[in-house]
Amino acid sequence: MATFALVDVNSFYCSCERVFDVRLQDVPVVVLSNNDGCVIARTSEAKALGIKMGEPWFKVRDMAQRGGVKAYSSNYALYADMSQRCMTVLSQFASSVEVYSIDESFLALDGHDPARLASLGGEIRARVLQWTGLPVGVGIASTKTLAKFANHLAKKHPAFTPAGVCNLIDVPPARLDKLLAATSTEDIWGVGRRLSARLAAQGIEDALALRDAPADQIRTRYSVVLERTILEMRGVSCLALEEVMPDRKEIVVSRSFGRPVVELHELREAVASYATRASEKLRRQAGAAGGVSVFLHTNLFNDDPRYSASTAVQLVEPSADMRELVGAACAALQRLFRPGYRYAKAGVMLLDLAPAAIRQETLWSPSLSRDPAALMRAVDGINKRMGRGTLRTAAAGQRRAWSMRRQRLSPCYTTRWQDVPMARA
DNA sequence: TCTGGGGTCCTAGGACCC
DNA sequence: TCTGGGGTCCTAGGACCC
Repeated sequence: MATFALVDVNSFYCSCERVFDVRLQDVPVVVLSNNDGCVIARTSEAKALGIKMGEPWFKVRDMAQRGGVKAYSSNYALYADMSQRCMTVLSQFASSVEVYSIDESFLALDGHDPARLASLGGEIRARVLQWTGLPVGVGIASTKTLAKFANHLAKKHPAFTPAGVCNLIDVPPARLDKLLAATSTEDIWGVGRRLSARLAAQGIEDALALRDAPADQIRTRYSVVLERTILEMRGVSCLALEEVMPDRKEIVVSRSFGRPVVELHELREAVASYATRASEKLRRQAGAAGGVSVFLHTNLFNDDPRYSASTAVQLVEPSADMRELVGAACAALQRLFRPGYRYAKAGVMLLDLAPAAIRQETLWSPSLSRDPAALMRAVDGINKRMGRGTLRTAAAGQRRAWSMRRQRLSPCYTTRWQDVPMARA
C-alpha cells in the first residue's frame, strides 16, 4: 500500500511576514492580493475576527483595523524564496516529492516503519519550523485525496498527536466514518462549490455519503474526475506522485491597473510589460510560442460603460524572442482598443507552446549568425543579476503610472541586500 | 419512401485547484 | 475610490473526413 504525506504551511503568506517581524507573532495578520484588492491569506486570529477569504479589503478595512489587524501587500519575491527553503527541508524526508503549490508538497513515505509515521510527521514539523521559521501541518494517508483530508483534520482537531499531524492510517474505520460524516463535501479535494451544491440536491450531503455513493452513477452523472475522487476516498490510489513538473501549456500574465486607464499609449506600456514578463517565463521553460493573445476589459463592478474583448495573433513561426512577442501583443492590442472607455485590466497569453529546440523554421528564418536566442540569453542573464526589468523594451515605458498599488509591501528580506535591516544600518 | 457508421480535431464552456 | 492572478482537465458539440 502506498503512503502519502501532504505537508502545507499554515497561512503561508502571513507566516512569511511573521518570520521577519516578531511584533506580528500573536496579532491578526492578513495579506492582500495584487492592487491591495482582496484578502488572500489570513492568520487564525484574522479568521476569528470574521474576515473571509477573497473578501474585498475596502469592505473590511475599517473593522479589521479596529481589531488590530496588520495588513500587507503580497510580496511574491519573499514568498517564493521562503517556499524554496521549505521545500528543500521537506526533500530530506522523502525519496520522492511533488511540489504541488507554493506552500504544499506531497511526499512519498513508502518504506517507512508504519508505526513511526506519526512521529515522523512531528519531526517534519519541528525541522521546518527550526530551519525556516514556518509552521506546517502534516496529513498522512494511503492516497493523495485522503492525505489532503488528513491535513485538513490536523488543522481542525487539536486532539491528534503529535500536534499538527494526522495519520489516517492509524484511525479506526468507525472513527474515520464519523469524521467524514462531519465534513462537508466541499472540503474534499476536487469538490468545489458547484459540485457540492449539485451533490446536495441529489441527497449527498456530506463526505461520508459521497465516499459511499455508487461510483458508476457518479461517473455518468458527473465525471470521471469525481469518480476518481470517490475511489481515492476509499483508499484506492488513482493519483500518482508527479515529481517532474510538466512544461506549461500556456503562459498568462495579467494585472488589474492601479487606476483606470484611458489612453492607448498607457495600455501599450502595460501590454508590452506583460508580454515581456511572459516571454521570460517562456524562456525559463526553454519554450517557444506559436501565438499571442491579448485581452482587456473595463471595471466589472461599477457603472462604467462595459467593454471586454480579446484577440489572438498567430506568429509566422514559434518564437521566444521578447521583441517579436511584444510586437505581436501590441498589434493585437491595436485591434482591440476602443477609445472612450476606462480600462481596468489587461492581460497577455502565450499560446501553442512547444519546446524551442524542435521548432519548425521557415525559408526566411534568421541565420545562425544572427541568433536571436543569444540576445535573449544575454538579456535574461543581465536581468537575473541586476534585477527584473533592468533591460526591457522601450514600449514597456518609463513612468508606468498604471501599475498596481502595493502600499503595504514588506521588505524583500531574503532577496535584496538593500532590504536587509542590517545592511541598511 | 428511402437518408450509415465511425473517427479525429477544434473550440467554448464549465469545473476544479492554489 | 477601493473587488487578484495563474493554471489544469473534462465534456459536449460542430466541422470535417473516409
